[in-house]
Amino acid sequence: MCGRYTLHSSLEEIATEFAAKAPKAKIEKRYNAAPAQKLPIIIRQQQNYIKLFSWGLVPSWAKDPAIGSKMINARSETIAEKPSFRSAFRKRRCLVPVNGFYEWHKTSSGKRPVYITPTNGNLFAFAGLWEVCEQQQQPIHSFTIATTEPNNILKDIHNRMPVILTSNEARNLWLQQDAPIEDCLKLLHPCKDEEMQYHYVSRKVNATYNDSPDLIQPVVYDEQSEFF
DNA sequence: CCAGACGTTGTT
DNA sequence: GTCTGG
DNA sequence: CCAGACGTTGTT
DNA sequence: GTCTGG
Repeated sequence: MCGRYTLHSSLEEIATEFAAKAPKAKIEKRYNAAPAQKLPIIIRQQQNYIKLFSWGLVPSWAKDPAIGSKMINARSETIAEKPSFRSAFRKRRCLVPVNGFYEWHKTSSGKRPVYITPTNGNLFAFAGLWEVCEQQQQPIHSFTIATTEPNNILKDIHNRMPVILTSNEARNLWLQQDAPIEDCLKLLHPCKDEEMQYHYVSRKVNATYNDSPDLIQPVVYDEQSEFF
């Protein structure tokens, strides 16, 4: 699964990486981006744009926006059929730029947060979907992140991971509105082992009010440390 | 026909 | 909006 | 994902 | 336990 990530690259760096037009609004460096927050994503409408949408997809028919808190991830195995996702999967795919993401490794001495980053130091692009819900006073623009089975790097840590599109070909196809659905489905697989690395980090990341660079610093866990 | 759901992960 | 269940 | 709330009436 | 909020 994927429920937290970082994005500390500047808007300019993101715009360059994805050949996208940046919004006027500024963005802060994020070391603990969480669901329900407005975060930058890449969508294509004539050209690529960076937009600030809420994490947690609110379907167009939703009467209660709280449903978005249950829609932070979309299983790639069923993404084309589920009522909440299928229309977005057909017409509203997006990329979610991240510098790294967190997973929680369940051990006998509690859950330990792990931070996963690209081996090449560039940005990861998660495969996502976006939606707009007009049922409310104000339209709600939101997104979700596709998940898949873990690769060999992560399989001992967690049983799901986000779909990461590493090649420009894959990213372009995913953003292309009229791309054949079968081709899009083929992109929904774990990325290669050699494309990611990880280390353990402090449990400070658990609380969303912590959001600082020290959250991604490596931490060594052993049995001793569990008593403090 | 109308009413009600529409999700994921992980744990049992 | 669209599908399933009753 | 984790943290924190989970309720009503009436009064300030 | 389960839902909401971040």
